[in-house]
Amino acid sequence: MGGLLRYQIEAFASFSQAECELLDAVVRKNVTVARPRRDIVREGDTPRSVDVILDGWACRYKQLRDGRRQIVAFLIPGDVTDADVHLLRKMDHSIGAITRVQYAQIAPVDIETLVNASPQIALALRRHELVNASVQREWTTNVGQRCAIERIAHLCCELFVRLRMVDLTEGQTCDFPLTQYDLADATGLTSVHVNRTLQDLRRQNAIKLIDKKLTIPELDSLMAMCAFNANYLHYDSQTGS
Amino acid sequence: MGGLLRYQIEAFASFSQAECELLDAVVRKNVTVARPRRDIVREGDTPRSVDVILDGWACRYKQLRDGRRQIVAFLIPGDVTDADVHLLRKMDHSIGAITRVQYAQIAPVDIETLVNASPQIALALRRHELVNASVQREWTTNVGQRCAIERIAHLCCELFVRLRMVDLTEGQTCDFPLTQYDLADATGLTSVHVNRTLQDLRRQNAIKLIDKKLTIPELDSLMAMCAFNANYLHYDSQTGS
DNA sequence: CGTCTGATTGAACTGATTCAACGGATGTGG
DNA sequence: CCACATCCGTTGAATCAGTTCAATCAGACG
Repeated sequence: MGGLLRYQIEAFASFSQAECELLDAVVRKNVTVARPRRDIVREGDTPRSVDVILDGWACRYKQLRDGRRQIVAFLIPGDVTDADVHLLRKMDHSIGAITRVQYAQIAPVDIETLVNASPQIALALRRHELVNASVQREWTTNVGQRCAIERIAHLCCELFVRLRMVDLTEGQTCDFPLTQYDLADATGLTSVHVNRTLQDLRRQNAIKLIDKKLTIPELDSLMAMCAFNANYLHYDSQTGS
Repeated sequence: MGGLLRYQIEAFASFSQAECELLDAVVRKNVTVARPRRDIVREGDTPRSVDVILDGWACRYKQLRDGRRQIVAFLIPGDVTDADVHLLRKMDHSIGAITRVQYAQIAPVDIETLVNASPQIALALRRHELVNASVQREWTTNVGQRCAIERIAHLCCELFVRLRMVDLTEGQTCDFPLTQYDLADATGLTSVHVNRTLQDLRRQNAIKLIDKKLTIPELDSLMAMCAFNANYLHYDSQTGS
């Protein structure tokens, strides 16, 4: 934990001491807290800042008129909301806090400063966005092609692996503050069926999920169960230039 | 039709004569043709060029081990594959031709030249990518939340509207070279059910689909049927700076 | 012609939904 | 501190949207 945390984007380029400090300085400028289950940004809003999640979980979601909700991404510590959203006039989705969320609001101007000051930071931000796009494609595939148990297993694998990247796992365990409603909205299932599917996964000893903590006794076999292929997270584009 | 076509990205910033010519020059450098149903890029490949679709339809898709396939996006004339893919080591999905596809391969170096030479082109490319990301979120929502008839109606609306943006519609009609298998893979349904759902849409007079031509007699009512909200295509971020 | 791809149909089946109810935990206001 | 409401997880039973399997048909193509 350098300054406030290990940023997700550090995984996508190697930063010098000076770059880390620059990043920290910009992040520290304006740190905010959102209470659990509150919206951070709403669909239709004019984007004003780029947000970096420092602590807690949030999600991007889209809501249909009749109330149906699709969670299209989870944001965990270190995640950056699109570095250029302000190039579009209106948000096409909302961002909501799952837990209490501490996040930094960065003005577009400051992003520009960062990007101009450091090609490495610019590179890392671009890669982070490309990975976000890749993750979104995988999610489309997840809800489009996989059955219930595969969808949930896949989501567990993804979140565990992403949390591990930012050092937020302990052995085979990580935080997992999602309700079964959240899981339902993320996987395109009903909460009733999520409940039954989780029981199934537990019965198979594939996961433990107690008290908002997820444990995956054998990650490899959970991955095998849902044909999880980590390529889409693009680890291999790390730190090397 | 300026040079080879009206580029999709022209919708996202206004270009001077000089900028259009610059764009044309880079595009003309290396134009290739892919036969129908052939892959243009394969998952696992090292990205070597940015492609601009000049003519025909293509799709991005992901294939699972057991053969299940999810189409995650359709590419129509004017579309640009991610301008920075080369920042990642390996493609996480494939791009396949649906029809015969004419496309330009642009070397990363030439993209850099373009971007450096013209802030407007850079802006347009960034916006195009942000819109692609938005469309991907909408697709996740489409397969996650909507029923069969809504999914297909929504897809028809999206494609019609996007084609209209690049002047590829004639009145209420546009090309629609997709097979029912393609539609199935894009919507997460089986081709059998796509067939029945299309019949249903035709019976309701919501669409005509004959000979690879789609006609939407009343776009408004088709949009109403699936709660289509065009915001996610971000028209409003057009041409104005 | 035969072969192949894509569209169509029928009938049986099933994964997931819907509806409804219940219990435990947590929080809140009087 | 009790009474009440709310959120979240759980269960059962009936239902249904979409799948599966299998067969047929039309058009395109060498």
